[in-house]
Formats: sequence, C-alpha cells, structure tokens
Amino acid sequence: MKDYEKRFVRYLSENSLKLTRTRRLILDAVFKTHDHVDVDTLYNMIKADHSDVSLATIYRTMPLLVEAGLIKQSLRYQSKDHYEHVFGHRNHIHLLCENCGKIIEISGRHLEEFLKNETQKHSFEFIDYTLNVTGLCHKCRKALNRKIKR
Amino acid sequence: MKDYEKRFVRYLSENSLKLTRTRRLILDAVFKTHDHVDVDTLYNMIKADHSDVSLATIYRTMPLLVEAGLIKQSLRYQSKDHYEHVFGHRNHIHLLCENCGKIIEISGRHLEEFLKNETQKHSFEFIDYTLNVTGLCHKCRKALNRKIKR
DNA sequence: TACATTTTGAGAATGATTCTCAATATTTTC
DNA sequence: GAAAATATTGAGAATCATTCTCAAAATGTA
Ligand SMILES: [Mn+2]
Ligand SMILES: [Mn+2]
Ligand SMILES: [Zn+2]
Ligand SMILES: [Zn+2]
Repeated sequence: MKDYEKRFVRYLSENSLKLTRTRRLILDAVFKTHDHVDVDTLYNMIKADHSDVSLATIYRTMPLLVEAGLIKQSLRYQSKDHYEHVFGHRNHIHLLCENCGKIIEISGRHLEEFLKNETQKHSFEFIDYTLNVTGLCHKCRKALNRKIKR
Repeated sequence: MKDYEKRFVRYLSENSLKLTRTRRLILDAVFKTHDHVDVDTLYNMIKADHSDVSLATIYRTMPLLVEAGLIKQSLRYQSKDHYEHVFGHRNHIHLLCENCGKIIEISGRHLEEFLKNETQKHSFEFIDYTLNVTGLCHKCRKALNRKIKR
C-alpha cells in the first residue's frame, strides 16, 4: 500500500468514513497525474477505465482529500478550481504566464520561513500559504518584445 | 477629479470606450469601500441610491477596472470573487483565519523584492503577486486552545 | 451472515457569471 | 449643436461549475 493510501485510510477511519472502490479510484487518479487538475479532467481520466464513477462523487471526494492533507486547491483558472497532490511534496510558488498560461513551479522554502516569522509578529498562527505570481515566461517575453520592435 | 478617475478616463479613451454615468457610479463605489467586496455587495451598495443600475453592468465593468490597474481580484471565498481597489495602495499579504474568516493585511514590501529576485532567476518577468496565508487569528487560537484543554 | 451506517450514481437544483438584444447614452462629424 | 456612428445599458435568458436529493448499493461490524 502506498503512503498516500495509508494516510487516506487513516483519515477515513478516524472520521468513521468508509474506503470504497470509487474513493480509491479517485485517490489513484489524483496521484497518477502531476498536473494541476480540475474535477472534470479527473472525471474524464477515471471514466476512461471506469465508466461508472459519477462526477458528483468526485466533487464529494475532493474535500475529503483536502482534509486528509493529500491534495490542495492551489489554483483557480478557466472558472474552475484546480487541485494538485501535496502529500510528500514541499509547498511551492506558482509563476503564471499571462500570455500563454504556462505554470512554472519554484521552491517556496525561503518564503515559508519568512511567512512563519511575519505572521508570528501579528500573533497569527501560520498553517499554509498559496502564492501565485503573474508575469511573462521567457518565451512569451521574447516573442512580445519582437512584436513591439516591429 | 480624483486621481483614480483620471486614470479610468485615460484607460477608457485609450480603448475607445465611453465614460458613462453607470461606470462612474461603479468606480466611486469601489473606491468608497476599503473592504474586499464581491459584485453582489457592490450592487447593493449602489442600488441604495441608484435603483436603476444593473448587476450585469457591474459584472461587465469589473474587468475594465482591473485592466485599468484600479482594482484587483485578490480573494475568492463564499464561492465568489472578491475585489479590492489597488490604485494608490501597495500590494500586501492576506492572512485568512480559518476559524472566523477574518482577513488581516500585512505589508508585502519585502516579499516583492524577494519575488522579483526569484522570478528573475527563472527568466520570468514579474508583474504581480497574490499571496494568501491561512491560519488562525490570535483570538481564535486562544479560544480553540481553551476548548482543547477542557 | 445480518444489521446499521455510509456511499453512490443520476439527475435535478442552485448560484455566480456571461450573454443577447432592443432601447438609450455618448462621442464624433459636419 | 444636430445628426450619424459607435458603444453601453438593463432585463432577463442562458451557461456552467458545483451542490443537493434520494432510492439503490456497498461497506464495516458484530
Ligand atoms: Mn503546483
Ligand atoms: Mn487586501
Ligand atoms: Zn508564456
Ligand atoms: Zn479568527
């Protein structure tokens, strides 16, 4: 059994919830992809092999995975929440290219230290952070520069 | 004419858009409040004096104000986008209490320097950032501690 | 295995946001 | 400054992500 499964099983039992086939499928899908996925994408991934799972159940399961500390809703775009698994991963910063939509991830190690310090000054107990930086990726910046020069 | 109005007027004319009564009302409402407001709240604020403005027009105007650099969609909660005016204000960090929902704002000066540096390392052109920290405000932490002890 | 409890799929419902369109306001032209 | 050209508005319909309802099915427990 994978570590993330152990964690989920523990979370479920601690909350008198049951480990079902569908929940396991969703959990696996979530850890199979390393992207930032929305529920509908997940639904289609799962549906490929298991045409019976329902969209509603995926929606219902996401908060459980969040609560269990397995995934996080770290982005919102295209009017949809996007999730990524966080279990076994360090929190990080997202750089969002305003031109092409590319998402670059960079380390958040220093940031976290900084935030723990800053929040403490305000008697605030730090739990987690979400940092999204907008800008232009290298490719887009060069492309736009060329355009301007012409 | 207020500075933010000048900016809006300039933005509009640069884009062959017209300055209308309704747009002015929305702009004023946005700068009257110093909260993080959702569109519906804005609608009710405006409706008090001007029962004729339409919700649709407010929805239509928000992106214009964003584009003009006057406001920013910096939070999402209660399933709604929340905006704040940013013209004339430094960007800042939001501390969100997971228990009571309170939002504390702290300076983002150092963070911005840090981010400009980090993004540069990745050839990414920094434009803006949105940082939300979740945790517990002082009051809630104390209250919860008491609960646990009992 | 039988019971009590939880979960599920399907489809309906909700609610924020966007779109449509005919009527109106604003800017531009002469 | 009036008419022409263009952009905007309010109202309500339409969209679409997300949540809810409920009867049938699955799961954990004794
Ligand atoms: Mn990520
Ligand atoms: Mn703020
Ligand atoms: Zn790009
Ligand atoms: Zn609090």
